[in-house]
Amino acid sequence: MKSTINDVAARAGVSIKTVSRVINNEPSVRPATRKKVMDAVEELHYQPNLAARNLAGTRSYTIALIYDNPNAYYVIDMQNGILEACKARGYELLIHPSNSKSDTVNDELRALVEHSKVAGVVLTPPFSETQSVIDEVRKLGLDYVRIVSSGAAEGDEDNCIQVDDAAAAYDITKHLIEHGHKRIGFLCGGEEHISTHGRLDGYKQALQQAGITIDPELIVPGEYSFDSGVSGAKHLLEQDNPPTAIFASNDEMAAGALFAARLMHIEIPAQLSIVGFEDSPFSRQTWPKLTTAHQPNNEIAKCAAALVLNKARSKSAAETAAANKDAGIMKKFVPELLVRDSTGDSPT
Amino acid sequence: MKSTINDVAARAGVSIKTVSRVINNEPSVRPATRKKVMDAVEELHYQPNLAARNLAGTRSYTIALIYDNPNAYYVIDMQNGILEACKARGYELLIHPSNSKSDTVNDELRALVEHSKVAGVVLTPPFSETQSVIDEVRKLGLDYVRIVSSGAAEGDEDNCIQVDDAAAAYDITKHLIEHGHKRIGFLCGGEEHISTHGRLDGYKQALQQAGITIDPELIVPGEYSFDSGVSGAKHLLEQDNPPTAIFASNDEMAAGALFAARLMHIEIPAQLSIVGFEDSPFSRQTWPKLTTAHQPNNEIAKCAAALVLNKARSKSAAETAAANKDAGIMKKFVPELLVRDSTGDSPT
DNA sequence: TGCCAAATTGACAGCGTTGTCATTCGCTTG
DNA sequence: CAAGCGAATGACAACGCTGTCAATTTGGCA
Repeated sequence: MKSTINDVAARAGVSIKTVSRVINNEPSVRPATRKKVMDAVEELHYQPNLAARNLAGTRSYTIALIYDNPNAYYVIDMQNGILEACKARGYELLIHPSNSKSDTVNDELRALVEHSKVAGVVLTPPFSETQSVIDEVRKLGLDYVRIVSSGAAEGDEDNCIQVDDAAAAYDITKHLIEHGHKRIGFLCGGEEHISTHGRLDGYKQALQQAGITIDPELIVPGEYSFDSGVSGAKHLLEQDNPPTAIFASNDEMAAGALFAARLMHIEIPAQLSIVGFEDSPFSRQTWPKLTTAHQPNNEIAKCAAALVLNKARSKSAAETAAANKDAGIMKKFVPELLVRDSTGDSPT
Repeated sequence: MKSTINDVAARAGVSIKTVSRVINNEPSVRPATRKKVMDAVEELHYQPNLAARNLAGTRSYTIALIYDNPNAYYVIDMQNGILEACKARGYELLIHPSNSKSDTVNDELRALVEHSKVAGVVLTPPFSETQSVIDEVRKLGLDYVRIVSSGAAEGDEDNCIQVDDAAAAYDITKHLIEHGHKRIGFLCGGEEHISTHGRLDGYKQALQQAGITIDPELIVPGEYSFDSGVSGAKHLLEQDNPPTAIFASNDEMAAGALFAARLMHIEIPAQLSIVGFEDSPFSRQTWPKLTTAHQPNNEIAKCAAALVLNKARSKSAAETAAANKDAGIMKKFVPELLVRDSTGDSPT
């Protein structure tokens, strides 16, 4: 039923090693021979067996995605993007949700290498921004790509896909300012996420540039969750001099803010503007639909995966660089402002 | 660095075959020997190499999850549940999103077997309810579990985890009836999903039992999406004699209904009650929070995975049955009514 | 004590690939 | 036309494990 490399070799009238050379795109195979083999592969619907490859070869054909993110949409987008890249090159993806609080990732990483012989990993926040994890990955000799907020790329740009949160947050804030808002509240995401700092920076920068004094009262700590959005917004709106707009660090928090406003009988966007960040599907399913910044997670993931795969299959850094150039892999993304219905002119 | 079965054998002073026996829990190993080996395993942190196992053995150590569901929360819940079961037994999970419209699943299934030597699959709707897919899986000799709406289990109960949509829908409808609602609209999910039929049946049954005539005008076709919920609800609410409650086939549709109501300045739940189904996280993030039926997807997935794994590792059906009994695997789930804020007394 | 069946253990051959290294081929060159 | 050299090809071991079957040990019983 299922054909092996032997079948192909027999059919093509060559040795199995030559077949191996062809399917791995190695040099030193005469074009005529290559064609013979490829024909045989075609006819037999031959597909190399992954287990055998992993076992025999020095390199492996599986990569892992490491994440700890309550946002299902984010995770799914990542998975699908990576899966696309993997499929195109015959790789397999192991998904690995982990717990960033529990400090077991490093052990899990090691197990992943020894047990499943993973070749590379895609790291998402917060792991991608945790030094001990990065160190471990390097120690294990894994190829890796970190999806990070721009600030966290430091001297490791080659291994990073950056999301420029500050630039996007700047745009968002500017959008609010242009609508006459002067008192703009900011709902922070979790401290441990670099992204929330980047977003805050962009917010501050836009205010400063517009000559608006930054009021610390308007910046409230929190985490990337609906509930945090509810309480943070309440906190802001109960102040003596409440803001006319709220910048929530992600869509979930923005949904929370919307909820709080609703509770307090505040009309959106007539009395209060609210913006989110990320363009989660549900930012389109709230009332009113959320103004937000579109973060192309699927695209980001695809690039990240392409990057690891290029590394995994190349021997030298130069070779990797060349492959990357060819593939047109983007390494920096700026989420784009998406104006919907939750923002409008300042009431004052 | 990484230890192999040889290292363990050397350390324990036995042959590798004996080590193999121990780690596979095979009989015919003297307790003393077993202990020696287990100690060595412990000391060396030995973990069998998956690629080698897959290559050498007749059975494999990976299963796949096949799905095509736009609901990220559903998918993530499934993945996590299965992953848990897999981890506990040293299995690996391959996720396989596919396209139910394109008819390529069967080929993909075959590739999964030949290429990655998958031992079993967990099928979710709509694949779990598509005969051609089930046939292919059987033909390939795969162990499988289908997660299905009760109606679709027919003579294949042993391979099914059932969700009793009808029973849950009955409960939901009854809840509405008890609040005095007599005209209850029903927003159907996609025709191709058995679940939507089950839910509709439960709805009808509850009405009949309460002596309420079923009005076909109140049953509107649609699909499991937000937009469908919006348009379906609009359609209902624009009728001359609009319903006082709407039963949406899932939470997303319910959110859409909420949105439509908002558009038409209808107060929820004062003027209109709305219920969803599934208890997606976002059913808690709408205003008002949705009354729905809690579907324990994570639990369902765990049971499904446990079921395939038991099959995969057992030789005989009897053995499988025994293993299942031990594990206390539940095979039928009834989503439970969860009353929140979107339902109330009928205004009339 | 001796014998035998059953229980326990081990030797060895794969599984389907890749890596290493030796061999052969096809040309160029003198 | 033969030598010589790099390119193309192949033989074979190895990867870490399981399956098969043979060898050894154990314990019960006469």
